Amino acid sequence: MKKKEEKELVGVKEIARRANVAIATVDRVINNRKGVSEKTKAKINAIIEELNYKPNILARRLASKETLMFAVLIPSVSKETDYWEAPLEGITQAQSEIVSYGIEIDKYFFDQNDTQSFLIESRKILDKKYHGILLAPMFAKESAEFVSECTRRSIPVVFINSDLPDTPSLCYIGPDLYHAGGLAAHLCGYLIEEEDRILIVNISEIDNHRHFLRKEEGFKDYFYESKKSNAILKLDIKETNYKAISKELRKIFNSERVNLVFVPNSRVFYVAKFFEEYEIDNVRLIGFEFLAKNIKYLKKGTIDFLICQKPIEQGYRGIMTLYQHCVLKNRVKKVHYMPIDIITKKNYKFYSN
Amino acid sequence: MKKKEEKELVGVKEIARRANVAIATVDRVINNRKGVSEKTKAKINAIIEELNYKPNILARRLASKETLMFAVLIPSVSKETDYWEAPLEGITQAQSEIVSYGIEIDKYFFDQNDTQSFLIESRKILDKKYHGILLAPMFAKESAEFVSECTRRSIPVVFINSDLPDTPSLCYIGPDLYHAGGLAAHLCGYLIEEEDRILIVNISEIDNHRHFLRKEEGFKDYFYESKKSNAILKLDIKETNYKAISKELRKIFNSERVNLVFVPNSRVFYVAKFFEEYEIDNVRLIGFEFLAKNIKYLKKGTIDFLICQKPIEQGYRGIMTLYQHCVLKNRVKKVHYMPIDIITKKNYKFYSN
DNA sequence: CTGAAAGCGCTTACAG
DNA sequence: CTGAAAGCGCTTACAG
Repeated sequence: MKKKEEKELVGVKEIARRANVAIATVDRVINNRKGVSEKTKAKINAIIEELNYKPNILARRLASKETLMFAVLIPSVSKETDYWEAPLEGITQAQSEIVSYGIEIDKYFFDQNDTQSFLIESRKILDKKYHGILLAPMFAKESAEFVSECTRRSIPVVFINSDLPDTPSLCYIGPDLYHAGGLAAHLCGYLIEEEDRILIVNISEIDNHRHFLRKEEGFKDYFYESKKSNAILKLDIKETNYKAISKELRKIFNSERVNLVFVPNSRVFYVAKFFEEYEIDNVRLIGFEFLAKNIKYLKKGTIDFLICQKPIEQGYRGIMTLYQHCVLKNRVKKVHYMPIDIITKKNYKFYSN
Repeated sequence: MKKKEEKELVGVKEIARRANVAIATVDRVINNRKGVSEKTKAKINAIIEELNYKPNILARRLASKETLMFAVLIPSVSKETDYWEAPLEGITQAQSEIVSYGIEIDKYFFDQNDTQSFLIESRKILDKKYHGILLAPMFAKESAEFVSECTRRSIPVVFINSDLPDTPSLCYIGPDLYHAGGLAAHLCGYLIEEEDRILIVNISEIDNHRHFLRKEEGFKDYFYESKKSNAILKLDIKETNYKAISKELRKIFNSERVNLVFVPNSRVFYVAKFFEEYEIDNVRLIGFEFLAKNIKYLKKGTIDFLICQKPIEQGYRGIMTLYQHCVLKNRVKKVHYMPIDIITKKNYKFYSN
């Protein structure tokens, strides 16, 4: 049970004593506040350097009267997919951990199928003064505009789930879509034979979503690079109700021989449902995301593999990165790719998003 | 930029005011220190309840002069396997995060093949006064004795990597070995055919290590439960140098047809090396742990799957759990199983231990 | 440009 | 059994 007194005490007090100035002046230098002559500033900085002084975050947050405000702007959870529940959970978790450090978080939600809703919410955010923003930049153009306005106001923005590489964000936290597709392709190697045929089923109301296209690219490139000759068909379904999906699937399954279906997003459960209804049990199935609807079919063996990229952690880390940057003033990594996890019927119980 | 003043202030001060006592008395009640009459205690507790008061951890650690001391007792990193580097990394990471909260960590290491070294180190720990201990209870009997002595002294002990279910620890953080074995078996289903034969290779100087036996059990039970009829052979190699291992493998590969090898620990790279040397490329290989030596063969395709259970996180969480318990006084989960991750040549780059 | 003093929400001697 | 006061390492007005 050591006592603190034994330690060498290096705080603002000691710095002030050595520099022969008041504590307030030291504080001004440490926090880059103006109103200090170059001369005293240099003197103090030298001492800070020499002492290898690190501010005590506890004391700082305790003494500071300022509450830091973060805004979160992500898609709302829809009936159709509850994917965004997971990042939200991570965000809420992070929130509870840092609330006592004087940080508050406001959450804003937009409709994934409605650009307008994004614009409305993003304007609300700009109307308030936030110290940091966590954003899912689904709509590329609108997000870029929003971010450049934030940048003008020096508000750091963290991207999760998908990236806009050319937009000046603080960082990106999320999947490497290309390699996720590549992994799916690699797993196919274990599921099918040389002559077998693959069907990519893209179920999405939004046309040619970057998200899915990039995965598809990684998927196809893997086959190309590993010189596999399996036929790869593609089916685009622009609706997200089971009836319509089932109809389209029926059509293609009646006319084509298919041995494996790859669904590059979370709607793989629709295909599983179709397989079950039509008693198709000799076709392998790979998809994305750890959702209850998907796990149900994974358990039964209808879905072979789910690929998942820690959606909860994306939300959690997103907030924590803002905290690192704004509060602790730490440098943060520009890109943080999530692991690409493989979920099967035998390990899903232990999976932590 | 809200100000704190806007918030309702509920601290020791307000409680003291309402209870009409001094702050010190409130402090005594909050921290269960003695020297308070039942009457005032009840009164203060009622107010705490009513206000739903949560102590401010920042202020507590800042004001407290006491440094909390944790001890870590894990195997040393040997040339033969660098597995324990990973948990150690997690421990060091956690350490750096909580050092400014007035917590110090001392690390002790024992030799996995030497019970005596464990006894020596554990005695050193008992000679000092620690507030919490992180332990890898490899040696069941000796660990149990050590833990019961700790329990007598009310020192909480957290287990990582392997559990002693009947020993009174604060909690266990690590793999569910049985299900890890089951997952390996499940993956086999994708790698081999009905007639194919499986060889379990156990490489370990220690006899019948609980660790490996439990995985083997999960592995075999899966085959039994899923009514697969593949032959399962077993080879025990009690040495950990390549020459001896290679000799044993050669012997069995000369006399038996084997289509898949399962190594229930991290020494799978020895088998991979053997395959490479003897140009065996039609035998599938599954093993454990994300080690450089293993990844090398995963990349080349010699190893098909590695199963990994977040060793870094085990160390990190172990320390953080002690922190949660000792500093934040939070309840901790009795058992925290790690996810069972599947690593392939296509996702290892993104894996985070 | 600089300083003295109060205060953040706790804990810790010390006094009674 | 209880209280008044100092202090943890910072920040924040306010005064000069």
